[in-house]
Amino acid sequence: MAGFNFETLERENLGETVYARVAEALIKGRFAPDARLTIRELAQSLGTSVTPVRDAILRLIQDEALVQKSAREVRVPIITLERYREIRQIRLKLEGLAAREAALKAKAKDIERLHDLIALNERAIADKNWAEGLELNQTFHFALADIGDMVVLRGILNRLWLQMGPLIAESYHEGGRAMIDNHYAVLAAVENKDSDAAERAIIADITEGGNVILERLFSRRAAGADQAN
Amino acid sequence: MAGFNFETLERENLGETVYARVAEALIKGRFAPDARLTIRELAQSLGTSVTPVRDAILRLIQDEALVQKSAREVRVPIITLERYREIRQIRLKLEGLAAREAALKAKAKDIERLHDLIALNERAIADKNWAEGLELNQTFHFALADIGDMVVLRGILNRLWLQMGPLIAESYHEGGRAMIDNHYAVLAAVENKDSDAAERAIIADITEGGNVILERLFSRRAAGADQAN
DNA sequence: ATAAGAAACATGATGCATCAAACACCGCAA
DNA sequence: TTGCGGTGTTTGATGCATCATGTTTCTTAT
Repeated sequence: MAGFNFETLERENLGETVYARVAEALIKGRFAPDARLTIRELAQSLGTSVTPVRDAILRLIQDEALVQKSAREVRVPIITLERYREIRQIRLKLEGLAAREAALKAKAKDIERLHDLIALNERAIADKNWAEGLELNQTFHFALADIGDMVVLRGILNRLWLQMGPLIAESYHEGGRAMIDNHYAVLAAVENKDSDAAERAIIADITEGGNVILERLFSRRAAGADQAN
Repeated sequence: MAGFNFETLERENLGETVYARVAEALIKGRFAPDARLTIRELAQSLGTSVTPVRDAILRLIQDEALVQKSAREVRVPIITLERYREIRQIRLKLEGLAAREAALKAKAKDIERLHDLIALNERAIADKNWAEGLELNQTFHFALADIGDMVVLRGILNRLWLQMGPLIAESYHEGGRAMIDNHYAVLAAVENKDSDAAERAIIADITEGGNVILERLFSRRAAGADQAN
């Protein structure tokens, strides 16, 4: 075979590295919502000049994982209740689609991978290792898009997760078993090549897990109803 | 009311300007697929330094509206048949959702706007003004997300359109009435606040319009089956 | 066809101009 | 005297241009 088509060939840039590190920090919830980021400060803490940081910030703003409050103010966005609701609606459609495709296309090794991810996640939860659990949960959701061979969908999901990152990170441990219980149903459906069941299961997973986050957003709104503009 | 919350406050940058111009060129199909772009050349033709162009290109790569073939090679992507199929699947779900919401939330002025868009598009087609028709068609699809008040979905749609731009541009005029006929059904459904009908209509629109593009992709594949790598 | 040299390009660093927000200072009124 | 509002200055951060460097790619000659 002449040429293998790499979907995203990762180039080794400083800008790429900075992007990856900041993105990871966002997903892991290591930046508080509304925290202000300055290019110079980040550059100093990473030991580079401003240029690669500038590149990374620009890309994250494009992802809507960061927002420009004003000309010289970049902040971690505060996700509103309405925005989270919309993201959840979108996820239900997209991940439902991914789950359907995954159920149709899954090979034996794919099923094994899903199985392993659940097992690892189960262990992380038992150990109260929330950071690990958070990451495994994300990997599981992405895996469906991977198995379904949907690269565009995978990209969209990546961005959505980047936006939800800070929010999910602070709620994940409250979810308890609701964050993983439905994964078993997803796995079973994929194993049976049952598209309908797979979609139903992933929808249940997103819905139930999301309720924890919605409650948090409700209480936040109730608490700071009209103090902030 | 204290503060009005602008969703996207547009800052007046050179980088922003360059982004907008290149993005428009992509959507209008003014760059051929596989065309190579160099930062320096663009900078010269726009009369700026490389910095703003660099910023714009970086953002467009993030959108997957441009691709990095190798370290120093940025090209307009060639959309494969599989990729277009996936994008269409995604659009069916997302725009279906947008149409449902639009049907629920549309005000009188929104319906009037849709009506006007169709009328203008009808005229553009009659005049064989394909560029105008192309833009109005896009505006109509975006309008449903706007009316449905789905800002996240709107952003995703924007990016998808940016990716499909070159492809749609070269096929639009082949679509003939198929590109607009279903818009009437969408309008009627929104007017009747009938979510189900609105979703069905937009799905029909995307599907039928997409068939023209799929045919083109099929013939392209058949023609250049194994000449390119 | 291959290899070596030359041209070209992107990346990353740095410097400068600009611009906005914070802050302190000052005057004025209660 | 104290509190408040307005004004001018200062600080700090970004946008853009330019420069240096290393790599890639095109060209040309064998």
